[in-house]
Amino acid sequence: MDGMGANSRLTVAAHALTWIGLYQRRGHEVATSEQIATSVNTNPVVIRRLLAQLRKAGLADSRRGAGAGWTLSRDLSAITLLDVYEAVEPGPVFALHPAPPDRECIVGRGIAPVLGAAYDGVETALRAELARTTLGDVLRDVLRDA
Amino acid sequence: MDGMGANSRLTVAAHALTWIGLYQRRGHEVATSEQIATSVNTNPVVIRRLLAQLRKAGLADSRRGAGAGWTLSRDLSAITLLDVYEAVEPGPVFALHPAPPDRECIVGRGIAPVLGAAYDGVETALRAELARTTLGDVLRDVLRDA
DNA sequence: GGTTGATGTAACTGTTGTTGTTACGATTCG
DNA sequence: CGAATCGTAACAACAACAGTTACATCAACC
Repeated sequence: MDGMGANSRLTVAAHALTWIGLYQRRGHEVATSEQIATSVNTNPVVIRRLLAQLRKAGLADSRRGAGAGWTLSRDLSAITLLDVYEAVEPGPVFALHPAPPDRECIVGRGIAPVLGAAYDGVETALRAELARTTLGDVLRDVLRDA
Repeated sequence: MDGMGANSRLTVAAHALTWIGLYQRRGHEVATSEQIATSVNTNPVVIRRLLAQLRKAGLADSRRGAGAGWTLSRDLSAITLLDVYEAVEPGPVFALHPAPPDRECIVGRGIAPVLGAAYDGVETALRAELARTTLGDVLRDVLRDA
């Protein structure tokens, strides 16, 4: 299994959408969670859980019943890594104090808003960088380096 | 007694160093982990563990024995949030696949380096943003808003 | 040289998040 | 109706984190 500390949900979600995009480009109607799971090397339920979040964000759609599966809601070139990040990541990168600091102390009283402002700037920069890459770019680079 | 997903280690470490800086500016020699823990509202061992990492990074020093405690290795204005981040955060923000993807598949074979390059750009942007704020800035803003 | 007060660190607990897995109901095409 | 797939709950295994207790170690000071 695993053992790292960072989140791989953005990676798996981007991989799944990119796979669907290539599959559709090759003329197929829908992609199943099992096909995607084979490419990602994980369990189909993991894929379905992630794609459910992406559907909620308006990036993917699903059909049920026989001949069911997943489709993209938009072209790969209209989906940025920021879109995927926002759909899939629960919270901000940095958190403030686990327990409220001492309000009798100047630092304890005042540092949370100051650090929070700095963290806001970091999140803004991170989002701007993620917005620079579309899944169309990702697929193009994958095919170029193949 | 918590409940969030993100890391608060950067917050606690920055708080501790800022507290030491103000305490020294007021004429005291050393700060104890118990004093700092009171301001942060946590256990002294948590502070000692974090300060040990900061000492390893050359940001703080400690004395043992009677009259022991912690001092800054540099002025607050010479310590950026990036310095603290690097001292205290273990890994990158985003991880690649938990298990190696399918090498029979074009996407599975090629997407990891492409996403990795995008993640490198994100880390670079994140670091640049953290480097823009020093703990001197933090203390100045805390005192200004007091 | 012993007392004292703080660091250094190991060990353990409770909680949370993540990934993977099984199971099964719901849905829809043919 | 039957088959295939989604939708989702439930659970296990694992790691990370915060907090806590405990105790050895060290150095200043009387």
